[in-house]
Amino acid sequence: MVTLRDVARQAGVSAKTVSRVVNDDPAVNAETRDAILAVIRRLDYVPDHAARMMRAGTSSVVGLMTDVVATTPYSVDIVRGAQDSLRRDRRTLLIANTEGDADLERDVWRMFRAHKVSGVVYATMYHRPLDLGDPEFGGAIVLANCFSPRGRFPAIVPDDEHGGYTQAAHLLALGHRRIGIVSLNPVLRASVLRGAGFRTAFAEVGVPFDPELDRPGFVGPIESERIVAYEAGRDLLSRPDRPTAIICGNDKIAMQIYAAAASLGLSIPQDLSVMGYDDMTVIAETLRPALTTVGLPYFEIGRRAIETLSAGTPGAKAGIEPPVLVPCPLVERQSCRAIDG
Amino acid sequence: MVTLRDVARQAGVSAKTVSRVVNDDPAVNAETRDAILAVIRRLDYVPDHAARMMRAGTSSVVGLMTDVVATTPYSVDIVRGAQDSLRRDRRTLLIANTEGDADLERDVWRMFRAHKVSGVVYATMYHRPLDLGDPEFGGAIVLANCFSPRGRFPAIVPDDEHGGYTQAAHLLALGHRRIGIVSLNPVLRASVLRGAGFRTAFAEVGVPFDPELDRPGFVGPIESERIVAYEAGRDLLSRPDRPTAIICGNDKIAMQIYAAAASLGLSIPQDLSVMGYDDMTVIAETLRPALTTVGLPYFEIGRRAIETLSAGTPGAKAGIEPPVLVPCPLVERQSCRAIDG
DNA sequence: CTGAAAGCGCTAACAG
DNA sequence: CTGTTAGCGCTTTCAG
Repeated sequence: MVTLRDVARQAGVSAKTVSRVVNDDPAVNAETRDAILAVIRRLDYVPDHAARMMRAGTSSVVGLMTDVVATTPYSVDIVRGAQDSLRRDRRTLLIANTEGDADLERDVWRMFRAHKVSGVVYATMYHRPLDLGDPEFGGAIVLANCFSPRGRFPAIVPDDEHGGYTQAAHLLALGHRRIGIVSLNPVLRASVLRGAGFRTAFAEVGVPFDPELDRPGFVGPIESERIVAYEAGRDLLSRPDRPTAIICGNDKIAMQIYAAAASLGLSIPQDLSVMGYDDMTVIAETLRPALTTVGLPYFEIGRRAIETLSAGTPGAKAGIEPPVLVPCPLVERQSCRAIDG
Repeated sequence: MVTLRDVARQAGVSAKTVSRVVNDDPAVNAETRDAILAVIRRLDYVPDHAARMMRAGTSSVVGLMTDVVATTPYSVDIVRGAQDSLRRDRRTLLIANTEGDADLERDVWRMFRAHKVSGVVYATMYHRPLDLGDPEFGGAIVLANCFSPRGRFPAIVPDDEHGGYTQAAHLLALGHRRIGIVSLNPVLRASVLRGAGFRTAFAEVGVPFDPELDRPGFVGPIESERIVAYEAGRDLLSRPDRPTAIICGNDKIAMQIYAAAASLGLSIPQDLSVMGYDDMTVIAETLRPALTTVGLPYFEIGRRAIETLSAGTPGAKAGIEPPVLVPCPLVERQSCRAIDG
């Protein structure tokens, strides 16, 4: 293994000077620097992270803890976003998955401590409140896709309320006035937030919100919820005054609405406009016509989490701090059309 | 920060003895051990990873390099599988995403070296050949979901050929004899492998393989391929001698076959059985009826990759080593039915 | 601008 | 079974 001293010897300088070059310390003569850089390249010297970390007392590694990943596959984009942001200053990600297990989680905190990670991002796969308790951890902590009840930690979450507003406003702008809703499981935070968004959009145009047209697409406890969007869709679409558009709580619901419409001989977007949520591309781009939907900005959430960490005040904050809301962008495809006056 | 010496002082022993306890060295008196353990717990001592690593010359961290993750969201299960296996001996995962960029990849190897990771898993998001070149890396390397041309590195890949066989054999066993195929992009390795599997299954039952019934579901270069499964499906299903079952190259194709069938007034599984591939649950469980499919064993691939690493011979192997094939399990849902005589 | 010495927290090697 | 000594590769003083 090539060490700092090897480089120093070859370059005919002291170890400290090489150290200065490696750390971009400006107080080094340009020629000396170039010579040393040449030796470093020639020997393919890579600074030992362990030794560095030992002296520095902190490492260039950031910890990422996730709960359960499998159910909402695209949420891993949080990880990609975090990496993207980290890469710029050559930091790296140590990741651990707790699968929701509290014992495991305690171990992970300990492990992060052992590695002296400079900060930790805790990412959940659903947008939800999270009580972290009091992790024995000195560095900064940022929550991604979740938030602590009393705002003890900085948090980055999707702006579900505005996302709901976006869904409704787009349809309203296209001239739709009878709009059905097949929503997420009502126990989800996203569900109530988006509901508020719908109402705002409806109110702005003076369209009354008709509870008759608002159905849950999922029922049951969240871990074992059942999708009933197909039935809800058929129900809505069988009414004499059937809606001309349906807002869906996610793209899976939209998928079943497509099936419900097909079963009734209705075609999209001619007879019915459909608006999804999540922008799960495997669904949205495969559906025919391709689904217009609102994206969940996971990548951006990951990126912002790291930035917040870097900017960050260490430890828990005393004051209440509202979560940072990241907008959910409209992704237009072919499932919504304007209706004539 | 609590150090080994703090514990030693409190327990009234030498640092080395504490070190022994921490490392499960049996050569310590039981009472001494218990006393030390108590102090460790009381002080919440966590061994410093950096210092350990420095002495040991290697760390308990394993590197995971991935190419592009976004397109096939479930492939992240490789990561979960790896973590699951690592957790048992309290090792951890340092992950880096190269986005297919060669410069970035070189940096990542360097970074892994700096961290003295004990081994590296290189995971790709499609099953494909991979030429690693000659990474400057001393530890063991295992390929997951990819394989090196001349078998230079141990590799763990899905058994696509057997998966294809499984798809066909299941339908054949249900009595189907006219079976359509809407396959993956023909340039994909998985595509040719599965084709071989179909043929074997057909041959076993004495059913001739009809090329007329075999259509690609995707066309164009792989980075910008277009899905044409809907058209292929309508085509197949409009024939006077239409197939009673269709084997799909993946669940997205199956999704479009459902739509094609619906557009022709055909219902699944009464008029048509459909068999998917991938077991993307967001699709397979949302389709009505739920899709019978063959799963891609990503989790298992990740797990096996770590195990191979742990068992592993370091560095590149001289001899040719065929990839380990992980079976793709049949996941039965409601889209296939037995046909009468 | 450059160098020498000291030491981070831990463990291998070698006593006792 | 337990302790002492030395040193891993680097960076932080503090002097030149």
